[in-house]
Amino acid sequence: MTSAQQPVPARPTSRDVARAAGVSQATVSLVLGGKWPGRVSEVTAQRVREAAAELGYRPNLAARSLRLGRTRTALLVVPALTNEFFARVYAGAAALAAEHDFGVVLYPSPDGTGPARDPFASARAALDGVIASSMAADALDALHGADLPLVMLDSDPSGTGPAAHVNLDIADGMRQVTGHLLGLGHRRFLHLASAVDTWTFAVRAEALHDALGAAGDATVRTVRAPLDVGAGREAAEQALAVAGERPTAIVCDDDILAAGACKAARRLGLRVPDELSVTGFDDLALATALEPELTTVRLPAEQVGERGMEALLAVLDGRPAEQGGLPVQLVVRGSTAPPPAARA
Amino acid sequence: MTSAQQPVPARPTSRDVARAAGVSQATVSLVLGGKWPGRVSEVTAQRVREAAAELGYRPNLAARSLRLGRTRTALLVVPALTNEFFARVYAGAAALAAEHDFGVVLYPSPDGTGPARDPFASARAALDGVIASSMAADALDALHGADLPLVMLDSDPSGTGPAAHVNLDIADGMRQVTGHLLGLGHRRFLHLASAVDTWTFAVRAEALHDALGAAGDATVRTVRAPLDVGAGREAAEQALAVAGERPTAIVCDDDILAAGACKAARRLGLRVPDELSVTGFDDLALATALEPELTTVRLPAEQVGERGMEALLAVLDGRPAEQGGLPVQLVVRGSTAPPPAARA
DNA sequence: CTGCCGAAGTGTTACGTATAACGTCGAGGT
DNA sequence: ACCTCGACGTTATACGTAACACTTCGGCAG
Repeated sequence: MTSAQQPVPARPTSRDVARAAGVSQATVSLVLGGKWPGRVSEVTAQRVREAAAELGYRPNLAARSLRLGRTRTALLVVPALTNEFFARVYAGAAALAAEHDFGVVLYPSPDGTGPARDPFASARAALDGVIASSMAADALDALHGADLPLVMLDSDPSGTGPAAHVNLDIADGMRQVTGHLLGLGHRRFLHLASAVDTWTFAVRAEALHDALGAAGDATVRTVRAPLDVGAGREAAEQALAVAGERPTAIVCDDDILAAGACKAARRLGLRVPDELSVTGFDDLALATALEPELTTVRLPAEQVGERGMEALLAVLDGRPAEQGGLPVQLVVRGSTAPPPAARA
Repeated sequence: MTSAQQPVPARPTSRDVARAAGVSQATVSLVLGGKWPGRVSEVTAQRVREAAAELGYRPNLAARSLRLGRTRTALLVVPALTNEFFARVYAGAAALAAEHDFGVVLYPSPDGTGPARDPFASARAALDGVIASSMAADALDALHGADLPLVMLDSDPSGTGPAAHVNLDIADGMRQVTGHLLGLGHRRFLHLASAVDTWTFAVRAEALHDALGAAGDATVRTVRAPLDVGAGREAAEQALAVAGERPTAIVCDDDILAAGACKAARRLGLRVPDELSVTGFDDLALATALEPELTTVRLPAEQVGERGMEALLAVLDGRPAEQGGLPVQLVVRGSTAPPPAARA
């Protein structure tokens, strides 16, 4: 069609659109940019838009980024996507980001194994900001060098480095769990805790001990395990096998550990919940897949992601980020019941 | 230190490095680019590298992309990351990508709910290629417009559109499952199938029917359900409740459905595996969290991601992509046993 | 008639990089 | 003495976009 024949149908540029619409490239930019309303007459704007649609014009993001120095891209740092909780956080963040024409790229923070990769290499462009959850120390350092806006998820809110925090009311969740179990009559507890030592797990432990301390006559023992069904089972099995007064309830830091606890109980011939109550945390799909279904604390994972992205967008706009923790809720299912003594 | 004081410590550019090293910007590019070995004397190269390290120079990806027209970024299209299988595929792809200085950005393909977003908007830069699994039809169309190298995961290999296919030997997996169950003595089967109608599930059904047909005296009924524990339970419960000869084994398209089948069995008072055998597919973490643990087919999810990325890199380099399916393996656990009749 | 103003576009520039094209200089062959 | 050639650098340019500064022009008050 055109006189100058191109062997490859290269992607049309804003200049091509301009030529087709009979205007200058600058005008195309003004129209398609969407800012500067009223800067171009409506009839011209229409012509430009039609030409753009006709050619299938798609702005070159690299060129735009280079020009603007901003990329509309955020980095989400998570320990592992195979953990459903973080997959849901990502989903929430990505969904809200898309609404604001933002992108989210992931940095699966090193789990100790494998080389710690460069967080920036993971992103394929410069970043506008970072949303980080349970960040590994080395990633923190690397990220600290470039002073990007940082939003922390579910981490110590007293830190002043991050521009904003999005927190869950973890302590309240744990209070609901202990309240539920104490109400059923339990007094001897086992805390199956996460082996990783981050803020969110420290809060669980503290809330648990505070609540049990207030009860006066309750006792608790703690064992730690990596967030893995097998490891959780092993730790729980060892703890339950020791002589002495056996706990009547196991409070777990996580549904995955709770699944391990249930397996441990079964191997020791203890029925859940009749002889042993088990509680989880997170309300993963796993919680309702198990039999009996887990009593656990529902965390609004998608909302965490959304709020994190919201906070980042606010910071980037110079607006104050919305404060306040997200509520969590105890979901009572079949894995908890009164202890044997109370039933007798 | 420097005479020209800058209010904001803007990121140093290659020109800044050049100035510091006393060479031209082009030389910096030559040295740091790594190509053109021997193009610059070693002593000069050293000086440049030191200056770059000193200033903390980090190339501007946007500028590079603009210049090269390539981004070293691939798009991974997956139905949902909350499905552990796809999270593992991503992990594998991202790990291999990182080794080759490539990035992976995700497009969670629309699940019907919510607006179908623009796959290209999801990526924040032009893409070099696409790796897609179980692609939604609309995403396929959008992606087809831009003729990017496309690698399909676990999909019909007879399609000629994609530049490469990475497939699992799903049929063999299903043959192993049926062989195992037939060997135990089962003859009446229920196939708890996925409600979504993609190639990978069609293969499961076909292999199952072929294998059972060869056995001669075996019967199978099929029910479909979305990939969700609750939906699986419901479908299985209804199927098991109908009058007539009850199946002795349920073959599920997926571990998640198998979890649902186990729940259905329990609600109907059927013990697994004594009165009902159940098999899954995928070998998710869920498989060993359940009690009894699931007999299932282990799929090398990470390898799928790796091979997909490998194939894409090959295609981009003009090399032929490695062919051949990935082997899968039956893992026999506690959810399968001889049928009641055979034990009597 | 003059001067000023707003509306509607256009010309131009810079963002940071990679590389093609072009010096420069000294060694070595004839 | 002249040309060639390789080694080592430099200059110049283009990638596609956004936006500043400028022009053009009709209208309108003084």
